[in-house]
Amino acid sequence: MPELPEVETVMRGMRAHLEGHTIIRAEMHRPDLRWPMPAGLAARLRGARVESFRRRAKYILMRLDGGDSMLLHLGMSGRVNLTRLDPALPVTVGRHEHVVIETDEGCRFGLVDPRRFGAIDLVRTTAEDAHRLLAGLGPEPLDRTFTSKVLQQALAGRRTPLKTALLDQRLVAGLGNIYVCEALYRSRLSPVREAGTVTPAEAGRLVKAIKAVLSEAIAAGGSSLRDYVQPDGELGYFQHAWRVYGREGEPCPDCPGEPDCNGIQRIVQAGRSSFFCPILQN
DNA sequence: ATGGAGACCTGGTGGC
DNA sequence: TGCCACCAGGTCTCCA
Repeated sequence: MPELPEVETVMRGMRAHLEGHTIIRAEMHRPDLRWPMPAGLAARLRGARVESFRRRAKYILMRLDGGDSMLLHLGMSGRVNLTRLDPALPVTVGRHEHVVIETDEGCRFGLVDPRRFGAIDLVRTTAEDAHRLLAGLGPEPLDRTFTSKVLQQALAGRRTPLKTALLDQRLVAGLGNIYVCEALYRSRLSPVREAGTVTPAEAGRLVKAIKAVLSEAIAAGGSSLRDYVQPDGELGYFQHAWRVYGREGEPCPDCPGEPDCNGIQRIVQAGRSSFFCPILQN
């Protein structure tokens, strides 16, 4: 479900309501998600104070006192349910709510993940980036260090389609299918372009488009965050106006009146749908 | 080393 | 209403 902006939004929501608080209850309703839950997870969480949060690519790191971090990935269908406990109401565990945490201040966190492609692990806070899931990740796209030069070097020599390359988390970390489609459209680059042929000028456009698309989506998620903590307040994908994603057959928004434009096309690359305008994107 | 296909899971949608 | 095929925001593992 979530790409970088959604994960950032979820992380901020968790930070706003869990940071500085002590976990008084922790329950696992399954022994595993994608992999088995780490041994002793519930016991480690119970009584722990939540010190801080961090996002790396699509991973959330919740730092606990005592030096451990809980690593969380939402997979394809992961959502977070943050609610305020009401003593007058019975607490029910939702379908697919695999992990539940409660704080001393009556905030209830539920991790919902029907497909269970998500993951949870424990890692020493001082060694977060050495975790096997984080160790190989490329640069953060919103980081100042992610420049056109960095991107072009990452793409250099790659014969794979540009779309596929941008989904490779080792080249740039956090992009998913939706925002890659959107960034390619904005930068007028074709998803079928051989990655290694991208010029410096094109890499510059692409970096700019990636940062813009992600920043706007985070801003939109941020605005949807206000007052989300209420019964059944779910954190996941927010409403967002995508220009090409999921719009096969619709008119290209930037080709009005162009006689050769047949609208947004959908193709499959590496098993994933790509949406683009063949007239505009080269 | 690189790139592609299959695998892991459940749920929603649309066609017949 | 029921059944079935197909689709979905990710990424790991295996194979050529």
